[in-house]
This record gives sequence, structure tokens and C-alpha cells, in this order.
Amino acid sequence: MIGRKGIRGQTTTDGERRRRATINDVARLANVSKKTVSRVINQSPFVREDTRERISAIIAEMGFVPDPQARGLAFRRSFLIGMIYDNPTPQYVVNMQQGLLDGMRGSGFELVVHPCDRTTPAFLSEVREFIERQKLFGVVLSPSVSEDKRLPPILHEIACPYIRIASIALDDPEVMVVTNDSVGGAVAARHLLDLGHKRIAHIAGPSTFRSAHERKRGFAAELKDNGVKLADRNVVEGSYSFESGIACAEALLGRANRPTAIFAGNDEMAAGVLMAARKMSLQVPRDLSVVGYDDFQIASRIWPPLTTLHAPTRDIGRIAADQLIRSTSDARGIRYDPNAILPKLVVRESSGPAPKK
Amino acid sequence: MIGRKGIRGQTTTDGERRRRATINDVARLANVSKKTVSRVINQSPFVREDTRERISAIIAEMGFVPDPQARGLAFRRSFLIGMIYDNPTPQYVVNMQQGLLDGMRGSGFELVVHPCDRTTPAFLSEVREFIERQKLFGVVLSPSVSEDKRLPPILHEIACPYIRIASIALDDPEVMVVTNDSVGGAVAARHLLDLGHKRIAHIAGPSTFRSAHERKRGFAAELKDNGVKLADRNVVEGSYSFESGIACAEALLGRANRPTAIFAGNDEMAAGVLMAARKMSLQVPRDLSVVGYDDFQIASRIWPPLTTLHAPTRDIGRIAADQLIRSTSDARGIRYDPNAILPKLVVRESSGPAPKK
DNA sequence: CTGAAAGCGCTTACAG
DNA sequence: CTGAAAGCGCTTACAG
Repeated sequence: MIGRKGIRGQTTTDGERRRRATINDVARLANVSKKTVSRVINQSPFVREDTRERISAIIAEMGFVPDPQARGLAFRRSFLIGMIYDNPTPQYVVNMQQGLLDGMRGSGFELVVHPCDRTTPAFLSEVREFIERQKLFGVVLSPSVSEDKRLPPILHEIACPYIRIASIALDDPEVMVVTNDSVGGAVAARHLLDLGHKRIAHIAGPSTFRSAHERKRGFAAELKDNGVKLADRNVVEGSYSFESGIACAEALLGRANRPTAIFAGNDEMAAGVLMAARKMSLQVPRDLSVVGYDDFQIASRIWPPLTTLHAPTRDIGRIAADQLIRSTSDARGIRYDPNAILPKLVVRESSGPAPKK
Repeated sequence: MIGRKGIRGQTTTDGERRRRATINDVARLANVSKKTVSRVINQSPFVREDTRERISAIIAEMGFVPDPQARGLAFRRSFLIGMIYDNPTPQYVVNMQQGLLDGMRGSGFELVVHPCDRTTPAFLSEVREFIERQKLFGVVLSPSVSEDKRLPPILHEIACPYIRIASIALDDPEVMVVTNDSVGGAVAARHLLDLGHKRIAHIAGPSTFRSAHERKRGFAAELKDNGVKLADRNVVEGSYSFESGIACAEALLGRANRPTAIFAGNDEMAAGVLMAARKMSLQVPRDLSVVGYDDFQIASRIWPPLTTLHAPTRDIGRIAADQLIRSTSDARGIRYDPNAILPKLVVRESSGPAPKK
């Protein structure tokens, strides 16, 4: 080799503008065809070991990285992963994105974000168009789009790998990351039972979210198993918003024989419960215990700091990306420990012993 | 034409798997060369009007959309816009993303998100690698990466268009969206002055954020113009975090002759101030007025609801994307009204009249 | 105003 | 195990 001068790597930073190295440059230097370089890039087993090593060394020295666009054109598939979501909570969105990026790091894939509105008529065709146009490598569907029955058939039709994140297994285990929200509901119930509560209420999330149903189901079942009935009149449905939390709490707390504990379907609604309690001059947790769900930042900012269920959203994202990337390789299959992503109770100051009588 | 059967549009949804239409399909149907179709796609003026109309009609009927990957390969530039950020606040990130997507809608561009850590040694080379590898169409830099002096020269070198979002004009106006945080600081000062406060303190953001400096500068200047000095001892520096807000507030409020009003550099720190005040049994706003900055969701969830400055982050994002996309077209130049993106005071319950003596 | 050729940087399908 | 040819779907540079 005639010194670094002949090498066109993108790592050189000496002012001079130079084009990035291509597969042809590598092939020339290695004295092989570009097809052989391609085999090394794509880890084909049909390359002699010493050839592979020689080429790998040259690739490393040049800092050659294959052009994802050219590769994508030839593969008829891009190296972009789409995150498709319609979740209204910023914290969830950011945690999930972070997790996906964690799982994609070093893989050469990039993350394209795609918020959408599941209630519009154009929703399905719009998502399909997006995927086909960008020839996405795959998509991660987060709640509530992940729960839409109409999407998987379309994704199969256009041969787009996907991972669905949802509170229960709605699909083949290999394409699911299950967040087990019913377990979280059960843990919330156990916590309140342990504190001696009997008159317990629940503010559920909107029925359009599967998580709302699962959190309620786990909560009610655990209460029932311990001889405490969650009366219908003590269950009201909110929209996962702060304002709906206030309204639902006012309804529950305005009655005679009001509940001594409320499990809200998420932190935002729990914050609304605290606000309503304050307006009604109820002390939390003396007069009323409150438990939320999510453990977003808000949980520790409000007063009193909120007892809640921590969902490891970022870890879930990392696992989802990992599964998606492996789904098209030989290493397919489920590799994560489902227990690692169970919701966990975080006890703060919004829950306490049931008032005596 | 022999009916819809001969047309390979991606809008057909009749089960049958068919490849997407290409420029060749359009050319064949229109009886022109693909080069002419290409001219129509790229809005070249060198096409006869009736030819253009005929081709446009066929494109519309087929639902033909050019493959961004192939186009990108030929153009040596992708149709991806990168958002590069290191802001710790989820709400900011999501609002900004939403705004960028608003500005990109219908343009054919997609948004690739790229969080990073400005403090690592590999930061610059990593960002450069990302842009070069993906041949990004352009990038939007949000604070605090937008404030890094080292980045623009690199972006120029690799000919990557960019927009910087920052509190002051750090660059050519055409590549900036300026958020005027000093104006927000001044408005906060005026509000507290109007309420009769004299002993006023400030919890600044970290000096690594330009916004921290600008908010403080505007605040101090407005106080000074009205004969109130912001004493050095009444200015402490936090990190924009909740915890730092608590610590700084404890330092300020623990002293004799404590301030009657605190302007915190953001809502998170303001929430910390409220938490500290509560622990010290100070009533807000009776004993202490608190003003924040950002008007994120948290501002209306905590107690008392926070008086704060609303920054129209989503609008700013939309404008940034719009500027970026236009920067490479004939329609370049600044098109937005700078007044439209000024921070605005939102008065809630955390600020009130200064205590009498 | 329009087109035939060559090329963007890779991979597939086919030989050897 | 390795390579020459053709192709992915577009655009640039050059003719006419």
C-alpha cells in the first residue's frame, strides 16, 4: 500500500473534501471482485477464511461502510425501522424511542418516527403507504396502534416484519413484547389490601386501550381473590388524561361512603385525583390512598409523591428492536426473560393505611 | 388504456400482491422516455405544458410515487431529515418532533431521530458519520447541540444543510430559528414587579445551555430597568432538573431576609422550588411567588398550578422544518413572523402579590 | 423541448 | 470458493 494517501476513508478529517470509499475501492485494494467484498459484508459463509480476513482488515482500515441507500435499492428493502404510535403521553414516546435506539445501536439501522391517528379513515392506507414507500425493514407498533386487528394482515401482505407491544399476547409470541399490565393491576390491589383498604375504587383508562382493560382486570381479580368486591359503581372510565382524572375522582369522592383508596389507570389520572382531593379538602394518604401506573416523571413531582407501578418502557423498546432485527436472521426466536419486563411497585407517599372506620 | 387491470398502482388493495409502479411504467403508458417523466417529477421547466399535464394525470391515476431510495442514490442525497438533540426533557423532544413532522407533512421527507451526548469525545465524528452514511438531506439542531460552535464548520464541509434552534442568533438568520428567551425572562420580571416584589431571586439553568444565560439576562435587565437589583447572592445555578430546583430553593430560602419571589429557569426546577417550599412550610403564593419557564404539562399538574412562560415549541419545529426544506429551493429566505414565536406569560396560581413587609 | 447512454453503489442469479 | 453480467429505480451529462 502506498501510504494513507491512497485510502479514501470517511474517517480522515484533514480538510480535504473526498468522496466516501465504495465497495469498488475495497475490491481494488483487495484484488478481488466486488461480489466477494459483498459476501464479506453480508457474512456469507462462502468465502475462504483468509480472503475474508484480508478483506475485513482493508474494510476496517479504510473505515468503509456500505451505502445503506444502494444496499437498500438492491435488497429492495431499506435499513430504516419505523416506530408507529398514537400514544398521547410524551414520556412514553420518548422512553420507547430511547429503548428502540438502544436496541438498534451499532446495527446500522435508523429510526423513523411515525405518529398517527388510528381514528381517521385514511389510517390504514396511510400506514401502508408509508411502509411501502420507504420499504421499511420493519416496524414497531406501540399501543394503541399495536392493538389494531386490521394492521397485521396488511403487514403480512406487504411482507413487512413487525413487533407489537401490548399488554397481552395478541399474536404469535415471536412478534410480541408483552407488558403484562394485569400483573401491575394485581400488584396495586395487593398493596392496597395490605394497607387494610376495603372500600376501593378504580378509574380505568379508555376502553380503546387494551392496557386499560388489563390493568382493571388484574386489579379486580386480585381484590376478588381476597374477598373484596370491586363494585361496579366504584369503577369509572376516564381517558388517561389529567382532566378526566379530576372529573372521575369528583364523581367517586362526592358520594356518601366514599372509597378510601383509588387505583388510577395511569399517573396522569392519578395526578387528577390528587387535585380533586385537594379541592375537596381530603388529605392524601390520611383520608384517601392513591395509586397510579407508569412511574413517569410527574409521579415524583406532585404532592404527595405518587405510589405507582413502574413499567420498564425503555427496556421494552430495546427488546422490541432486538427481536425485530433478529426476526429476519438465523438467530430468530424469543431471547428475553419475560419476568424482566414486569411492572414493579414503587411505594411513595400517596398511599397509607386505611382510615379506622 | 385497457382498464384498471393494466395499471400497477400501490393504491389497489385487492389482495393480489403486485409490485409498485416505477418510472418505466409511467414512461411506457405516456409514450415518452423515463427522462421526461423524471423532469415532470422534478418540476423541470423544460417540458411542454401538454406533455406535463398528460404525464401528471397518468402519475396521479397510477398513484405513482418515485422510490426515495433510488432517487436518493442518483441524487447522492437521501430524503431523510435528521433531528439531532441532547435535551433531557421528554416533553420538549416530543413537541419538537411533532412540529418538525408538521412542517414535513406532504413533502415526502421522513424524520430520523438522533439523540446524542455532546460531552463525549466521539460526539463530532459520530454526528458526522451519521449524516454522511445516511446522506441526510439536512438536519435540525435543537438546544444544546445547536449551540455547539464546532458543528457548523463540519456541516458546511460535508455540504449538509441545517437549521439551528437557539435562544439567540448564533448564525446567519436563514439557518436560525430564534426563540428569544431573554424576552421570556423580561416578561417574568415584569410580572413579578407588577405584583410588587422587590426581593427577587433566580435559579438559572446550567451554563452549558444558552437558554439559561438568555433567560437570566432578560430577567436581570428588566429588573434593573425598573430599579430592582438582582443581587449576585440571589442567583444560583441549577441543572434544569427537579432535584437541582429543590437544592437551589433550599439554599435561597434558608437565609434570613429570604426572597419573596423566585424565577426558575424551567418548569422542572420550579416544581422543585414548590417541593422545597412545602417542606419549609412556606405557602405559595402567600409567602413566596414562583414563576417557571416552558409551560410543559407538569406546570398544570403540580400545586399550586405554575405561572410560567409558554414557548411554542411545536410551532418552532414546524417553522424549522419548513425553512430547511425551502433552503435548497428557489423559495429560500425567512418567511415566518418572529413575533409569532415569542414566549408568552401564562398566569396561574403560583404567583401573587408580594407580602406586606 | 426530448431522449439514449452511463452511472449512483450495491445485490441477485447464473456460471464456473 | 470466486467472478462477470445484469439489475434495483432513479438522475446526470451529453446530444440533438
